[in-house]
Amino acid sequence: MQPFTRNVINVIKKIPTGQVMTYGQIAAFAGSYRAARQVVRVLHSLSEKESLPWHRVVNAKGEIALSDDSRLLQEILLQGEGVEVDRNGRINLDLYQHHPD
DNA sequence: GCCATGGCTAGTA
DNA sequence: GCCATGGCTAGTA
Repeated sequence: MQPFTRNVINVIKKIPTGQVMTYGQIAAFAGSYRAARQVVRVLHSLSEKESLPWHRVVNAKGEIALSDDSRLLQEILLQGEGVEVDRNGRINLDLYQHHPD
């Protein structure tokens, strides 16, 4: 496993319950601020294996980026942690975005 | 090495 | 347009 991938995993794992982070934000904390799409890849390939809180990752606008069933599941999981999701699948980042040190 | 992948995103029009 | 990975393929040795 490559260092960047490892970093991405670590950052995602540290997102607290009830908060979210952005793809690009995670990439930045992992050491490569433009590598948002790599974060997508990690989420795809390692969410299950690494038990990642994948549902706490949203796009830069605070929207759920998934579709259909997955989207609904993500919404339910977030709401279950007390995160408000409006009917457009949007989260208020001012309230719920996690900012690591 | 090359190339597809992928749930993106800053910044222009 | 950006870019790190994994998988696959030429093309050396």
